[in-house]
Amino acid sequence: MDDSTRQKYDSRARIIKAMGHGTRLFLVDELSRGERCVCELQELVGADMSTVSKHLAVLREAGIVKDEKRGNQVFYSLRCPCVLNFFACVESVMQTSATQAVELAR
Amino acid sequence: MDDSTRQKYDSRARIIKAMGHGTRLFLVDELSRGERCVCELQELVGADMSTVSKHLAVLREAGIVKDEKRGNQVFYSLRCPCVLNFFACVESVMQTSATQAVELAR
DNA sequence: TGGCTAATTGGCAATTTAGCCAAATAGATA
DNA sequence: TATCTATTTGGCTAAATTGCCAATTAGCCA
Repeated sequence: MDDSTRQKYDSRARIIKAMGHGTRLFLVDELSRGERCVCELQELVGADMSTVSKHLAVLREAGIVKDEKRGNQVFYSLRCPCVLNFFACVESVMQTSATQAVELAR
Repeated sequence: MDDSTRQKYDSRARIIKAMGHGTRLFLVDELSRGERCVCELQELVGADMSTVSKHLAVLREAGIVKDEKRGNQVFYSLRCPCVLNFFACVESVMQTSATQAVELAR
């Protein structure tokens, strides 16, 4: 694999990787229902504010969410709702695995 | 976030995370064109055979690919072709980022 | 059996990531 | 201005990931 090909796949993987964490996946799911400020998300996640902020930064740097400061709050929202398609596919992968497990058990 | 919710998102994230690596994304893309044996993939990737084998194991454990031994070769193929939908979404995220960058520059 | 090829596994060092606390920044408001 | 709230950043440690080499496993064939 040459350098430019590697770079192409690495940059795409970076975006997917940003979703590859339980907390960040939860954040994306929550944001699919509308914009939320960091303090709301922190409440829902139940981790340190700084931890949530850093997860949001990862999603922002990947281009998945955008932030907007209003007053002294920062509101996050999905910039590319197509990421929600990931959920359906993931369910289907899990379904396939579960089905296969049952078949193997027979 | 309670334990079972966390578990739900973690298990889903694990599948996405498996795709979140340049080499593994390349492998998935290549397998979308049909089954390949490890040695073919190793040739294409250009890394150590053991490295490629481990990446394939990550994809297999996530339920994204399946393996089939024939003779002394192991053939891998996509178990859930829906993962290819990821590519279109990733392109769209990159497109949005690029467009925004151009707008900001103006 | 012995040797060959294909693939996986074990083990290691280097790098990256995650999550917490403390400190800094920024807007609102008294 | 002083203070309060919301958020980000810096710094640290623990844990996970990556990729290579070496060793092992497994099938094929002479």
